[in-house]
Amino acid sequence: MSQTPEIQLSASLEDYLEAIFRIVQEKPAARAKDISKRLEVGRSSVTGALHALADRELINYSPYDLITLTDKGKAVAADVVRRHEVLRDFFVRVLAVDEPEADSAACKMEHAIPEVILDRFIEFVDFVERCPRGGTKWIKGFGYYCDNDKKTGNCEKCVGLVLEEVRSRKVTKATETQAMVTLVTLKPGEKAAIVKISGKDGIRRRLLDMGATTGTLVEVERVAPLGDPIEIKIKGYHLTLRKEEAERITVELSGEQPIERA
Amino acid sequence: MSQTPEIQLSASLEDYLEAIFRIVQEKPAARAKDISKRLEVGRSSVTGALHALADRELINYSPYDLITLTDKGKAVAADVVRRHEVLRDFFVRVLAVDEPEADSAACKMEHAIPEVILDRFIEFVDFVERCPRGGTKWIKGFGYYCDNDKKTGNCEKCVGLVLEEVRSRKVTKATETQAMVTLVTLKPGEKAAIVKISGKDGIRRRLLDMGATTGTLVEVERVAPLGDPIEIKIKGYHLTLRKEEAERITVELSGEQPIERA
DNA sequence: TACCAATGTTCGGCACGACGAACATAATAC
DNA sequence: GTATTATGTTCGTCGTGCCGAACATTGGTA
Repeated sequence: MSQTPEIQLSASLEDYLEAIFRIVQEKPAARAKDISKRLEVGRSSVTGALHALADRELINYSPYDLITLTDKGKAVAADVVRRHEVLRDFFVRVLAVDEPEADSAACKMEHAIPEVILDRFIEFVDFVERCPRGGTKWIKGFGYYCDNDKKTGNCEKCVGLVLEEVRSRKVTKATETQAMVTLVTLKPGEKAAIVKISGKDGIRRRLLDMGATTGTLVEVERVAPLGDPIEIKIKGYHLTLRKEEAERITVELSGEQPIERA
Repeated sequence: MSQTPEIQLSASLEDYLEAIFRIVQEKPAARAKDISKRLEVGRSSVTGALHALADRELINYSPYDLITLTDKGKAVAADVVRRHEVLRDFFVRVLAVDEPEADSAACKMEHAIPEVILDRFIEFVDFVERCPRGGTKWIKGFGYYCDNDKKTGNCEKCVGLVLEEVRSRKVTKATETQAMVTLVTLKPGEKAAIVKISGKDGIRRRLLDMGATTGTLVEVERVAPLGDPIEIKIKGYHLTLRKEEAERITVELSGEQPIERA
């Protein structure tokens, strides 16, 4: 992971280091002028900071010389940048803040955020995008909520999305599905749409042969006590699958069906 | 909105002000010793800060005297505290961070967070709790995800929750079960959206000043034995209302509860 | 080559925020 | 009422980070 180097820098020095890091990514080497302009500080302040960073062996620097990062400096800078990006990412992707705003906020907060919280931010983005109840489409509902539904608090958009998803038995992108599971998860009586059948032959061959494609509905009819075998119905056919076979079939459960009351 | 007073304080002075605010909530008046202990700074540093705060007319202070907040000071302090609580709340309720950790993180970050982002944090908590695809139960899945599923990324717990809801057929449309009541009717833990605030000044003025409008979420936190006073949370603020005041606030019990199965 | 503009550095100064030591006041004990 | 202790204040100092002014270096150019 991001082994936070044991260096403890002031917020100000972190800013300088980050600035150098970013400049070096664009130009061959950083010059005091660039730093001064980027951070909007006087030239003399830059020199002072450079001394401080050089003392800590984070940059290669001697008067009038070009400025580059040492390995240690690169590591520390990368960590600062990482904090920045995690925050900006979270603001943009989860909180639906617009880019420039998110960036400037990240800039201010990156120096104050503890590692534990930072990790949670990362994990939360993961979670939202992986959770069957979340998904990228769901999180977009938040932007809509902020702009429109906040006053009523009804989250109309999401209700709409849910209904739409349930009604159109269509599976599109994996990230947009409601509940992606494998066939073994279903209980008798439940129906779901096929998303993917992994493997090359065997069960895949058989299903394709009988006309099953993405979106085809499968119904689980019976499951043996130990979950093996599983009897399913598909396209009018009754099939019995081994558990291992069922595991290779990913389906989307039309989970919110019950919401749809006429 | 939360009219951020035009005062621009340093992070350090905000800390002092917040400390005083909190001490005054517990004791009749603040003493330098308490502040010194709470913030872990020398006694002489406290005196310096007190002068700075007094210069800005945020506290009533003269040497050797007791320390109280001016009205202006109360407003600024409340804003700082509000930022703190919003952050802590978000960390605890959404990111599933434990209390002490969340509190210390909020302490560090409260000085750096821009208003725009803060609002989004508030709105996000609202959103999650109101959206038919979110809900308090769903967000609990995040804690589980962090502890268990992170490695596999499967979000097993949520798959389970979705299935359970689908099977119990308990999911209904969010807007179906709304009830118009006054604040006194709510029980601790319940949330509702403001419909109307009657009266002309007093509580109405206060609520409007802090940005409460139709649709703003109110949560009842605690109710004293005889129903008076009532502690509520609104827009990140914690407020204590007299019963008569609460009666003048009409709310609509929000519909996210139905998602939670009996 | 000699000069000039751009860039970099040094220096002194300022504001902030913290500290410890010494002094002042308040509170309590006797 | 005085002695003692707890608490509060003042003062000088330090470190950080910023600035502008003056000085130094560089690199291009006349």
